Amino acid sequence: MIQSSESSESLTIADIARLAQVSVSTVSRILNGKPDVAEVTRQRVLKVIHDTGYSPDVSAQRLASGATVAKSRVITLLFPMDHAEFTQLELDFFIGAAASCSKHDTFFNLMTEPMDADHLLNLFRSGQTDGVILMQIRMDDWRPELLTRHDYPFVMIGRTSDNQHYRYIDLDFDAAVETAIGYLVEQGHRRIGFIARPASARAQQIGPSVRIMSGYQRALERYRLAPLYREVKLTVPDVYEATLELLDEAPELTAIFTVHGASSPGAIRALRDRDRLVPDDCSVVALATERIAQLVTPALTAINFPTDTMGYQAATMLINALQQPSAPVEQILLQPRLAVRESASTPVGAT
Amino acid sequence: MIQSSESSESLTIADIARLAQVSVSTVSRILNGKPDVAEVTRQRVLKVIHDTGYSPDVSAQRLASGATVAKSRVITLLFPMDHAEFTQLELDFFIGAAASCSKHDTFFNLMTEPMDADHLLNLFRSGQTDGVILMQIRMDDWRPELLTRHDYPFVMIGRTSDNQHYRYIDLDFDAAVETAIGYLVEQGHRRIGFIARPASARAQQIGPSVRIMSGYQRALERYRLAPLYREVKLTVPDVYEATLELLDEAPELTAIFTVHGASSPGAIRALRDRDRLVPDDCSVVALATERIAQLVTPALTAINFPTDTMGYQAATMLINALQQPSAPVEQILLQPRLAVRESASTPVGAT
DNA sequence: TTGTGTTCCGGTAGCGTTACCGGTAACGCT
DNA sequence: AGCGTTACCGGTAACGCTACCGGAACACAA
Repeated sequence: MIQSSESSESLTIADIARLAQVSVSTVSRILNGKPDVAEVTRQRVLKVIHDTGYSPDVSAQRLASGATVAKSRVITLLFPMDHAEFTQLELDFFIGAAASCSKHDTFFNLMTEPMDADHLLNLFRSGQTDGVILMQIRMDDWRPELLTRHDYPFVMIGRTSDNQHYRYIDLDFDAAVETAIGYLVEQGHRRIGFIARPASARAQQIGPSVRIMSGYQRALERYRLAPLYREVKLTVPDVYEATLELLDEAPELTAIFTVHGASSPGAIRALRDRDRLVPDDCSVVALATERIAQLVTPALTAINFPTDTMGYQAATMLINALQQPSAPVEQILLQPRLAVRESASTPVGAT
Repeated sequence: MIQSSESSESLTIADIARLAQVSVSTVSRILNGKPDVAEVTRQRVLKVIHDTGYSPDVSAQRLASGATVAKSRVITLLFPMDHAEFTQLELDFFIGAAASCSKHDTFFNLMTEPMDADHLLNLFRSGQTDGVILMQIRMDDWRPELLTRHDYPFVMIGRTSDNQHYRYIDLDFDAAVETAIGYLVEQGHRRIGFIARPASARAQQIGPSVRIMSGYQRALERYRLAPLYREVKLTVPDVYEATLELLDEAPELTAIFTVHGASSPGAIRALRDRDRLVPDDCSVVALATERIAQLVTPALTAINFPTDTMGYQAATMLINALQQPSAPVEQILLQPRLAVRESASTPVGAT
């Protein structure tokens, strides 16, 4: 690129046309990869474009092309940060989604403000975004229905209770809980403490919160275990307290399953303060990203929560849907996968 | 808002004008908060806007208003993810920046693809962004100069070696290292292992890598310590290895300072495998975000790396700069602050 | 009366692009 | 020669909005 470093003033398609001795139409055709243009002309124009460092104005493009066929797309990830205590977990979703967008030549937008229906619709109506990724999905979430009615593209990370027609990617939380507890039972544990997400979240019908508890119910029945759990805010101090409570309620417990890796140090510290070493005197299994699982000492035996992959796939699904709106609705429900690390073992005195 | 739920077809300013019995100009004036419009008219039009759920097309706005005075701004955070091993650290920058944008009614964009000069300029030329936040700044970074020459607004998280005229926010890494080592010396440690960022990063003149080593040099001189360090990739296994090497080289060491909280479990595990408990037999001090410091067991005594705040402030600086381009150039160099937690103590046998 | 503001509002020319229509030249075929 | 057909290209009306100009209506003073 020849730096005509003073020419900072913005070029238009007309300038290029003039310099290349062709019409604007021709330049536009070339820009959009239309046929109907001689190879020699194309080359000449492309050279001018390259030499001048011209780059078409996206606003004008979007306006002229009816904002639907635009070349450069933008998708928005909606992550309401209202209920404060969010964690690294979410962050990895962002990274994954951003990576997919970069790869697919799409702008990636992140909005953290909670949104009402008007705001959400305005996002589309004003042409600010071509599609959204919804997070924090509730069982009875109103957003998918609204967006569908207006024919605005979206995908969910999570799913509603009735999700026949929506694109989504989600982890099978019911199964995850069953798998984790099943693993502990298999190791010989019979008295297992369970630390779940706050009851308030469940009351609000947040998908994972609801499904985690239903999975727990199923696990209890299947393995004929007595319930022993706490629903708490997933912070280190809260989990610490909850663990102490569980130990008081059932001093004989030999294992703990917590649904949140990043607050599991709370459990581990509580156990340590009660003179129980992990994993020798008490096993700990979590639901956690690999990153977090590695970070905790001892490294967590955990159901893998592949957040970055999920973010990547969600964005990819959305981008595909934008390109071929008629494409079939993809739905991905990830099955849980347990990674054995250091924090769990067979209970003392087991066969 | 009255849901005329079928009217999904996009409204224009002309529709509003017609419905409100005024001219397009008047609607535009109201939309942009210009004076020169009677209160009663304003109310009437606003009611129509509200009832119909109209929302102006940003593309058209940007196009018409010369893309400079646009109402809704968009800023882009450039974080090249090329050199793979990035960590939670960066993520918190994103969150902070996104939060600031949400608060300031600005679109927050995240791009993870590395960029050459052309791409960077096109971002502005095509009207896709109004300003950028640069990360991964090198001592001799070419980007600030380029953007300045073209008069495109930006701020850096980090700083170059010569940064007189650029907006930036950065942590004083030299001072951070001196502070950490000073603290350990104060506690009575004399033989201190140091784990720094990879030599390759320093060779590439990445700011923090360079400054961290210069800070280390200064600390050695000031406290008359013998050098004892490793420059390694900041992953748990690499840090583990590095720690073992340090222990081999200087079995008498009583403390380790590592510049990266998220890989510090590597050090802690290496010490444990050599039968040294933290902090009793060996102290560990790190440079880490609060979040990470809390996550590691034992909780890390660490120089605080306030990444989310830095991201927030960077975005805020940029937004301000967009609003008042003439405003003085802000430069923020954060001084290190040590937070004492559990991972460091006085060495055995100290006075 | 005329002049001088003020306050409010409408008309319209762009902004940079694309979509569409139509035109010209060259070529091939009957 | 005459008539399609194809390959290429130019002209221009949108797209939805803002900026600017100018005009109507009214008030008030000289």
